[in-house]
Amino acid sequence: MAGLMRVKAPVAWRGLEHSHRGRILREMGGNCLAERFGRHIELNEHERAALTSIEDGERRFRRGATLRSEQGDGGDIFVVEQGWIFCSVLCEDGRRQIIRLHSRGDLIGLDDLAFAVAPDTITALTDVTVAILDKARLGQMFADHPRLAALLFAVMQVDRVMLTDRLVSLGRGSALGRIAALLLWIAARLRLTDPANDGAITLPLTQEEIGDATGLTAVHVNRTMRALDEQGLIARSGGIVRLLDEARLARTANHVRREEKFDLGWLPPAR
Amino acid sequence: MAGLMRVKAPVAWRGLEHSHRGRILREMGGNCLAERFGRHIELNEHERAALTSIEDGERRFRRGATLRSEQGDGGDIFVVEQGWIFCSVLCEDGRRQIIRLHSRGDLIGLDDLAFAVAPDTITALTDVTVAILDKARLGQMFADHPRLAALLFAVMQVDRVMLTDRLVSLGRGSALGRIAALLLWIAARLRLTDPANDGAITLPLTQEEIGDATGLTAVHVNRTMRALDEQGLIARSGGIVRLLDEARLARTANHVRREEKFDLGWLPPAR
DNA sequence: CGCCCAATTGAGCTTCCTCAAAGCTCGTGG
DNA sequence: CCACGAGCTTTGAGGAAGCTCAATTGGGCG
Repeated sequence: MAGLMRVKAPVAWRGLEHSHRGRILREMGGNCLAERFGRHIELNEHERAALTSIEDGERRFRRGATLRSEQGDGGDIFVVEQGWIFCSVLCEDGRRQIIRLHSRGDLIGLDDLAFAVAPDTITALTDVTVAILDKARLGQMFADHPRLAALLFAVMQVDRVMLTDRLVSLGRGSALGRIAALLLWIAARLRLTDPANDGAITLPLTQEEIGDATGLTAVHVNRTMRALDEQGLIARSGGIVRLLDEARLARTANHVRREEKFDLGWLPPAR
Repeated sequence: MAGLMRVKAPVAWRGLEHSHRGRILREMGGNCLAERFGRHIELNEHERAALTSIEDGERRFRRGATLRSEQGDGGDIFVVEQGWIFCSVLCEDGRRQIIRLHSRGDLIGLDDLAFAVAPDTITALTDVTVAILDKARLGQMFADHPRLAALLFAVMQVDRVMLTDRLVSLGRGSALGRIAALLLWIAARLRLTDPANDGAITLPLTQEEIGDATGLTAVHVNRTMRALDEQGLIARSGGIVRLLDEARLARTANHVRREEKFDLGWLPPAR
């Protein structure tokens, strides 16, 4: 009993970095945006160059650092290169809602394109490295590379659909279901960069943070994870959660597997 | 006591159409997309023509009609011209979550650009008229009118931020807060087309539908609205809800007023 | 060694849900 | 013109899920 579910966050990310260090370092440095877009279409020389030119420097933040505040009047746009980031909103009563988690390849802060005041706070969940995007050059991309612009638009839909799924989870899911959904989502995310992952998650989240993400109390998160454990759906040990029965987890989470099968026939030709 | 909160839906939309008929008819027919985009920038001749050419016919649906099913393999993209539409997801246990409501000027079905299977069901909440968009021509717009494409991208952020707000409402809001948020949102929406609106809402939603939107039971929606009534926040009569104290409603809803103040300095020049 | 943060556990309570039964309003058919 | 049926709303009673408050444990770090 003792020793289970010791998910001390600093340990968690350090463990993450440790176990993945080799791969991550290998992946880094490359153009994140190009890597992301390249998942869907074959980029030509010009397009690749354009994507590189949009990135305007790199920055690192330590766990807990604020990349953008709800109060602030907007700011930069980022692409996550390494580590985890989350977007959250603070309520009057001090409670917090985590809107979404982001990892390598995700675009963050796009709401700055439309709103003067940022809708959410962006925080580093682990130590992170991000590339900073230049708004004007992003605009230029729309002019010079319509195909990339259209693809960016499509990629954004993925993010929107994720929000949709989370909305259903929070609106209609039980505590069990919400946490199962979160775990499945994180596992899917890890498999994007590590397809061989067998369901072992070095959880980058504190139980309190899991609660903030699922709309639950830290206390209830604890009890619920114990329930998942006792039901044989997951196993926990020293900050690692292992998904034992993903099919059953998916059922309790009302999970829909979203294949990112892009229908890109409508894209304009490359330039 | 009797007679309060008689929000029979068919009555509701008919009432809506009745009280607004003149204005809506005046607004209709014009190019919805151009109208929407024109809120933010001054369109030139070519751009206006391009937006018109994207619309490919008009269709009407009766209340309750399904415009797209979660099962279906994607389909059309719409712009709402008149009436209300909602997007929802059905859970295993038969419960439903309404993801969002849409009215005039909203773009619907864009997820078809990225996913082979539709993530949600699109249903007519009232009798509606929609314009159908042509995917290929939308793609063409990215090539021919980068400024419009970029603006479309920015407009999409508004939708994303709305989902964010709803997520917070469902995750951290009480029943009182969730319903207050919904009412405030609908009122804001009505004021987009009718700035003089004083807070009287001809509710297009059944209490059951309100429950589906807020993640509550129809029964609890009823009790909660009575509570809002008794606390003097709203008044109900014959299918009309009047917001009596929007400041206090906003506080209980943890509502953030989102000014759509676009920062459009990054847009590429018009063509 | 002592501190701090996070996980864990217990007890009591609130909020929201479920099940069930009326009551209203409107549209329909006789 | 009236009775009836359908669809929503309203209300009551009891139960379950999740919350709050409070205390304890464990582990890493200074």
